[in-house]
Amino acid sequence: MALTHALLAMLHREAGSGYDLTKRFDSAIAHFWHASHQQIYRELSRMENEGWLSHTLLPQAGKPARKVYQVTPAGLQTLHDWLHQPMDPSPVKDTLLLKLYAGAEHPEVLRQELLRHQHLHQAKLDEYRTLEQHYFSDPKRLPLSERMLYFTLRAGISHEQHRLAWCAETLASLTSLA
Amino acid sequence: MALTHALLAMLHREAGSGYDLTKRFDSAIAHFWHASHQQIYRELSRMENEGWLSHTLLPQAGKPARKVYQVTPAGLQTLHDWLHQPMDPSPVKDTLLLKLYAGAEHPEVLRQELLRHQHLHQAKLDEYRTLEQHYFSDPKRLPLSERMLYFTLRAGISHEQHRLAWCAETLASLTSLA
DNA sequence: ACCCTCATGTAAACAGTTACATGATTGT
DNA sequence: ACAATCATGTAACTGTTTACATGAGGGT
Repeated sequence: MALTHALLAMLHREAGSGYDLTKRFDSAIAHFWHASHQQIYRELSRMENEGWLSHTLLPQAGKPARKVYQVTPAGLQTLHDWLHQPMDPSPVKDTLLLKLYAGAEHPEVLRQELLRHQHLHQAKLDEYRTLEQHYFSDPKRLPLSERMLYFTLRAGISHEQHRLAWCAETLASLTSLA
Repeated sequence: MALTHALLAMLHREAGSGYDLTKRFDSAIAHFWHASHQQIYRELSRMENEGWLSHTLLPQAGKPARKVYQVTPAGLQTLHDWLHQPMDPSPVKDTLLLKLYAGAEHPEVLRQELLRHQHLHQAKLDEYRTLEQHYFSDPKRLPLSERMLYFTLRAGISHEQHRLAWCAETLASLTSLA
């Protein structure tokens, strides 16, 4: 149930509404987690029922009221317990590799798909590098919570780099076959 | 629904029972996909209902009969269609990075967890390298279907390497803080 | 005696996606 | 006029995990 803990962590950093959290998933931590607004709203109600969150309604003119959630002491305890539990590396599920496995009889299709992915990974890498320069150009002077975010971005950069290299290597092998 | 296509691909390579497929998930393609036997049995029935698979019962002395599935022409068509559809890179979900994001207030806990993961990734890398030497020491002489498997293993190796390097980098930063 | 492998499955809970639904404000 | 952003949610479906369930044979 890691979505629970992602939400607890986000709200512990800063209280916010379902809408705010949706945007944070799509920006600050998009490189290692995703959740849709439907999932988020559902999970927030569930967590409030468990007693891990409470909310305050902030009315706004012309818009639905913002339902701002914050973590209760019980929620903080839950987050803390989770943090102390050792966990296995997240299992990999990779559709592109599955395609390679499935498509040995159609190497040209695979080559096209690898090329597409190569470009997508290059775009992601560029994006992450821009973020790095923009927000983390002097990491040693950042507070710890920001340093941690920087480490996750470094993981994203490293991931895209290795993927790019692997795409190139695989394309070279595939092409030399034809 | 990529489990469907994973099973089609596996059975297209070689017919087998639910039990066989469970083992293949845990060996040949463990580095890029996983499925439990419960999922597999349920999905196989569903796929047979759809007309993508058929089965033959092979009775055995003292054991339940082996229910050996094979792909029908309709199933092959489904696999083929899927292969030709371009797909986005699989989204990442990484609990370790989530922990970093969540645990800025407990760097010592994170350090321990990073160390554990470093060792786990080293073990995986060693395992993959052994496989590489054993089965793929002369990749150019392998049939295409085996070459494809080799490419997926290369991706696994690359993944473990980059993770190891990232763990080391992050541990170094974290340690220099304390 | 106890655990592992072989071999099959069901049931319940949990997680994630897709589609539906509303309504004001701001920008092109 | 049309689309995007702000802001909330429900419902149905699909996918995944965990627990339960059975039973023979082989190894320590």
